[in-house]
Amino acid sequence: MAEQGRKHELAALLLRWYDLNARVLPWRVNGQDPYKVWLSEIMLQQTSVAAVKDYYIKFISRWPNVQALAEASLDQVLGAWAGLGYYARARNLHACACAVWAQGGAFPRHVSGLLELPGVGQYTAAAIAAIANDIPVAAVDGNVERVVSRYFGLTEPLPLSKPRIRELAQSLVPQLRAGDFAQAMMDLGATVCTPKSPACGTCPWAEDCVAKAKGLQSVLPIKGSKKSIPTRYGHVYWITNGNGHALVRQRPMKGLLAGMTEFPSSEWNEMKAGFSAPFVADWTQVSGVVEHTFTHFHLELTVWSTHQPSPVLDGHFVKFEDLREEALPSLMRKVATHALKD
DNA sequence: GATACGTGGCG
DNA sequence: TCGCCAAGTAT
Repeated sequence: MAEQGRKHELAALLLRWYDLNARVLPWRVNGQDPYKVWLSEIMLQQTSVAAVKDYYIKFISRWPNVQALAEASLDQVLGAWAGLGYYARARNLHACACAVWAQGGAFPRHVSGLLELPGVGQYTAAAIAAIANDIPVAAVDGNVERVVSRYFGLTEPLPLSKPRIRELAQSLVPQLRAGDFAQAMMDLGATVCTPKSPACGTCPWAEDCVAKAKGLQSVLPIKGSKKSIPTRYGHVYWITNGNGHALVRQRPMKGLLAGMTEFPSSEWNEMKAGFSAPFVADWTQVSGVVEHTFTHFHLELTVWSTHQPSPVLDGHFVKFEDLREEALPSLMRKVATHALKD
């Protein structure tokens, strides 16, 4: 039917564009090892290509296959992941490597099997199946949502439009080169059909794009307005032993920054609270504050410094120079930098 | 469906 | 400066 022919032509146009314009990325060089596809896809969840590149190279160099990663400790993986954010990914990454290795070391080939793995949801399962195994499934991420919304001129807001987007995206997937098609859709969204001021002049689909015809290319997809986020306040304790060591401890295994290393702190509340010492000592306030923004709240931390010869608060001392190897999230690196600058 | 969950970069 | 956002998942 004519409709099928048009979709077939769209896929061909996009693949032709991809052959000329594919981005050169570390996880695209030589082949499509499922381990590398999986690792890159987990890292890329809600994270920019620029932020991922160095982490990906570091991980592949240190753990070149699923066995190596499975045999690493969770602490090592969290330490290597530190700074990349969404740390549940790192915990699930390690759990997933262990599961795959326990099952013989091969990743499932199909979406259904991949979906059983920790940290692998609908998008990631489809992406791995398509890219690693050329299975003709649509991997619908934010890029694809944008491209499809615009090409078909979908004016229903996200996330209501997701089911329709999935249908349409799947209808475009070619039987051949499904992996290239998945990556081509994402490259198109990332480099041409961008969120703001898309480069329709270079788009292989511009001729039939409904959004472009209606002048809606910078408007679609429609998304709900963002809620404002609150600010929380707290005090963080920079405890040194007078010998170039600072006291750290591990955060609980659940919740924000789970399992990561931290400098002890008070509770973080929306109501500013005065400083109350966690133990009797000679405390000095470090001038200025540490500010950090999480997904759902801003944080403002006041840093208090003291000397203490032996470990307290369930923590242990780490040499200043060795803090870099700790699984310190970005917030806590800011705290260390702030405290050491004074 | 709504919410928790990080971070750095960009217009 | 600051809102927006980048290859989502788990609950």
